[in-house]
Amino acid sequence: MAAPDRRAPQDYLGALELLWGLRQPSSLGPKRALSVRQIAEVGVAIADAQGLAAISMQRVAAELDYTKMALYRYVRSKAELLAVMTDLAIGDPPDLGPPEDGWRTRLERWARLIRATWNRHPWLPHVSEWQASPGAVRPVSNDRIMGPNEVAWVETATSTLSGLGMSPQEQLDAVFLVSAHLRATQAMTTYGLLPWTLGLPHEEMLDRLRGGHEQRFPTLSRLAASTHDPAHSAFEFGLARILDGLELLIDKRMR
Amino acid sequence: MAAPDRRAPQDYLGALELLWGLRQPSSLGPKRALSVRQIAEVGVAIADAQGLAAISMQRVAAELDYTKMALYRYVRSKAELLAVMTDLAIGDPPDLGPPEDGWRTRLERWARLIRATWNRHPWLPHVSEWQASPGAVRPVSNDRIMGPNEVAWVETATSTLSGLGMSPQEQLDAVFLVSAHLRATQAMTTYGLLPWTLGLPHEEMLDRLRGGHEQRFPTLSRLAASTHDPAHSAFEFGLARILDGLELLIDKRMR
DNA sequence: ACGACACTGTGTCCGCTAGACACTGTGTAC
DNA sequence: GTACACAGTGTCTAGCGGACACAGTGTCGT
Repeated sequence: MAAPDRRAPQDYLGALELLWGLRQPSSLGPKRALSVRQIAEVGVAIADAQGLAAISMQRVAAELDYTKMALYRYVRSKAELLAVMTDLAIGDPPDLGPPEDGWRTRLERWARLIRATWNRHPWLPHVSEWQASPGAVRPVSNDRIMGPNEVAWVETATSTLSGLGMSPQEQLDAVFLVSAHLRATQAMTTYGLLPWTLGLPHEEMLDRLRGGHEQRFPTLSRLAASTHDPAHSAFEFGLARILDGLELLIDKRMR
Repeated sequence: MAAPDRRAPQDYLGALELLWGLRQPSSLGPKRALSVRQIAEVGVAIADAQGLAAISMQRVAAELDYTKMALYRYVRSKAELLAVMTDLAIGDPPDLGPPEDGWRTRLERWARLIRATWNRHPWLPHVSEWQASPGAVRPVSNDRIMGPNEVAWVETATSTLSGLGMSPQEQLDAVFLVSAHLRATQAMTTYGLLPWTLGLPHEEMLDRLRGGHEQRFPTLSRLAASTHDPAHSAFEFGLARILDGLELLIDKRMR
């Protein structure tokens, strides 16, 4: 079990062990100067300040005045470090208020609380994306391995939907639906950019393109002139539609 | 204009020029042996076969029997290459059938056609994610710069929603909503993994975790036993709810 | 015709990344 | 008190994106 060469068949098993506290530290040898927790905290601080791209083993180690390779005594790979950072940053699941408030209110609260958390740690929704790219054809995991905190958040969300005639599978699908929307609109909020424009930051470029493309893309061209806040709009619009759709289903099931 | 040191203020302007055909190739000097198109085609082939992680300037150049640096005569950065690859792989926008078929049918067709395209090029939805990570605090662009083909797809989608009492902004928000759901469920389809499990591929690990966590995560634990196809379920469930939500809005507006 | 010059593709280099491995020193268990 | 498991370090590799200098090539203006 603790045989060093008994490597996990997939990388993510390591992250699993770590996240769920299944890695037993030995009592032999010199005392450990650091802890996984401490390393992860530093990582979170760096990512908060400088973004996910600033996270490298070197950088994190330097912040702790240790060498890069020292971190590998605590964490088997960068992916593991990110997993722990993620669960740490997510933190404890929220209180959504009493069930009497109704599922819609509570689920919407959940959504806005996630949004708030992601505003504090804008890199959070991008962690899973990172994992997908450096890996091979099949990434380490599709979505990352979830730690206890993240699972607790999801559990909290699904609990708002129990007793409404939805199957557990449907409950999870619903939470996934909301969460995907949150993730998609988060980047817009963080960076304040249009999700889809003609891709035109420069007036000059805009004119040159618009000239030939107004008939080709009538709706989008008309839209380019609008002055709405796209991030706020997309988030609120989508959330309202999703909740409406869920309400329709629940009404049908409860009827 | 062509002064070499007049660098674009943001990197993405380069991609813009390239995608929209605003880069004028000079008539002087030796003939170009390659073309951006040709390079992008090779890139697409590699990404299709080996995933996005297999795309490196070195790899693409090797496939063409040229040196890595030669590609930089055609493309200013890897980000530009990916942008061109993306637009190439997306291809021409689809035919959604006559307007008489109704907005819901046509929009749903659009969604399934995107899904089909992404099944052919599973790396497509991950391109924007790639861009986010190696960049600085603020990525090259939130969503990537869109090429003509991608813009055309979006235009096609928004066109299904015109004349239904929705503002252009709302039309775009709606399309964004559908698209975000597609993107989120795509990875599940491609890799066939649960989006959210307890993160347990191994029975052994599952048991060890489940032991202590059944009361803590009742809904999810119950779910771990279910045998549904999570990818199909999440996609269909979410799409139905979104379209229901949109229908509700449209009904209200048209009443 | 011819030289100036803009351009293409190449080779070399840099700084960075994740991680493997061998090593020294340290602390505990027998 | 000694054997051994472990902690942290230094060195190394393979790979990445990309800057830059260079040699060869083709097209202009004269």
